[in-house]
Amino acid sequence: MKKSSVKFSPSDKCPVRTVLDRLGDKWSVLVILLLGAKGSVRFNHIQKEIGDVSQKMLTITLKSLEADGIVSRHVFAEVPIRVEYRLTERGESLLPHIQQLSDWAEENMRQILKDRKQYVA
Amino acid sequence: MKKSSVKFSPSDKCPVRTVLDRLGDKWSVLVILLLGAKGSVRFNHIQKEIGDVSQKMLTITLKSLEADGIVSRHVFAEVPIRVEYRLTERGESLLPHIQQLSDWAEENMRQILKDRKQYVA
DNA sequence: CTGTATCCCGTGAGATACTG
DNA sequence: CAGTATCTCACGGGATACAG
Repeated sequence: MKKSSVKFSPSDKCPVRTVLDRLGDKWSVLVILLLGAKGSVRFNHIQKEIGDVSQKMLTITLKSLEADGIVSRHVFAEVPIRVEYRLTERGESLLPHIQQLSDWAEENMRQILKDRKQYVA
Repeated sequence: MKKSSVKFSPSDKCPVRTVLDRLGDKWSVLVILLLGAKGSVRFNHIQKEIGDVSQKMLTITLKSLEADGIVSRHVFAEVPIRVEYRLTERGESLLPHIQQLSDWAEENMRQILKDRKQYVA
């Protein structure tokens, strides 16, 4: 079993970057966690739950995640229209890793914030 | 064992965001992976390995990570001066999660890029 | 309800030059 | 070698208004 290594060559498309650049935006991770927790959720509900994401950014975020095959979009031709989003299989396979990161964050946040304050450049 | 849940309340400092906002920048993750793989590395070497990070951004990245207690900085009063960086315990505890994400990325990148291309808005 | 279309601004980040 | 200091610019992302 080879050590999990990373290609750091300049223009070479480092896989970590390709994916993390997307996850690194302001909302993707939150959306994934939310869908992971709630299953199938409609647009409006996602926005309410996250609380401070604009319509524009939520649309963009969902489209990116959809383009990457991480969430799927389901339209119900009701009136008023209903659109629900859920994780794809790929999204589900990503979820646990995000969750672990989230858990780590939760455990360490308090101390990190403390350290951050005490740190003097 | 309670379900790993996330606080999505608006102004509430969501831990995921607090941490991921930092990790979400362009270079932090790569630095962590590099230090995780190589142990103690000097400034210049990090820059060479990553390949396309500017001095300015590498400095900022390292300082942020240091402020968060994820990497530590060691100065050797030689001439020319030598400065080495390594993961702290906290950094080490974060590393496996980043690595898993990285591995996931490596496994799924090819297909994601393909999907991304075929996706039509 | 679920988006799109603009306008606009702050900041992330590169290039370059300089210092201890 | 390991940074700092500016300058500059593009773009992420918010506010608002409009559309299907």
